[in-house]
Amino acid sequence: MSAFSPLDPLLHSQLRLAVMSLLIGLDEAEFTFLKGQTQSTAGNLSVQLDKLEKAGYIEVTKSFRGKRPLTTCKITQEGVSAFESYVENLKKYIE
Amino acid sequence: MSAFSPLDPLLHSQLRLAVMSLLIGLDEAEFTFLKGQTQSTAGNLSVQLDKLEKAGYIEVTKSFRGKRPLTTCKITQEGVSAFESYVENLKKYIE
DNA sequence: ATAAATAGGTTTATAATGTAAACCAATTTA
DNA sequence: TAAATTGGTTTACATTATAAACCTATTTAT
Repeated sequence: MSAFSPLDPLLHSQLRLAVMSLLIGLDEAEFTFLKGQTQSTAGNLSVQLDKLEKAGYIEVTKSFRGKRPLTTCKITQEGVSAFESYVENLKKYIE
Repeated sequence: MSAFSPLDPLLHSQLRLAVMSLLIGLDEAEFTFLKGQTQSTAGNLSVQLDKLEKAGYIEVTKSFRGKRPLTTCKITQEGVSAFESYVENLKKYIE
């Protein structure tokens, strides 16, 4: 009954989990905002966003604001589901 | 307020977390029991128990039952505290 | 006009981690 | 006495996380 379900390795990562946690509340967020909130380096964030995008958990849109590059992230429905499952599974470990 | 506190990397690992989760309820458990409950391989479990022991989160006692080796694990007070902090921190990510 | 600093990232190199496979010593069973 | 099982440990490998280095363009200072 209280077996330990496997934890999605893509979400069981501090930075990726923090990003997903933010996105699930905000729906959309900019790279620099995520960087600030998670206290991560740009390099690390860039890598982890790539992984989330390749997994289909987020969509990353590149555009410009004025003349500056602007990277915007949005969680997908698949991402929402994955996050919810992860949280459900995780609870068995910490209750 | 809802900043993301760092997650103790020793606990933010599926297998080690499962082990700690079991030990916090059971107080003491045998290697083979942990192996069965966590569905892990003996090699992986052995390595992860070492890490928890070196961190001071568990105590590992080696003895014999009859003629067979018997490895028993017990959570330490430090381990209990670490687990509780981890859970508190983690909640900020998943609420 | 040009140099230096800043913004907004990406790429790459390295270290740490997780895991399975191989191994070992002893015991039990065929 | 050979084969299988128990109860693990060690080692090798692949994956991951992270920081450092880098890149392109813009803005600011000289």
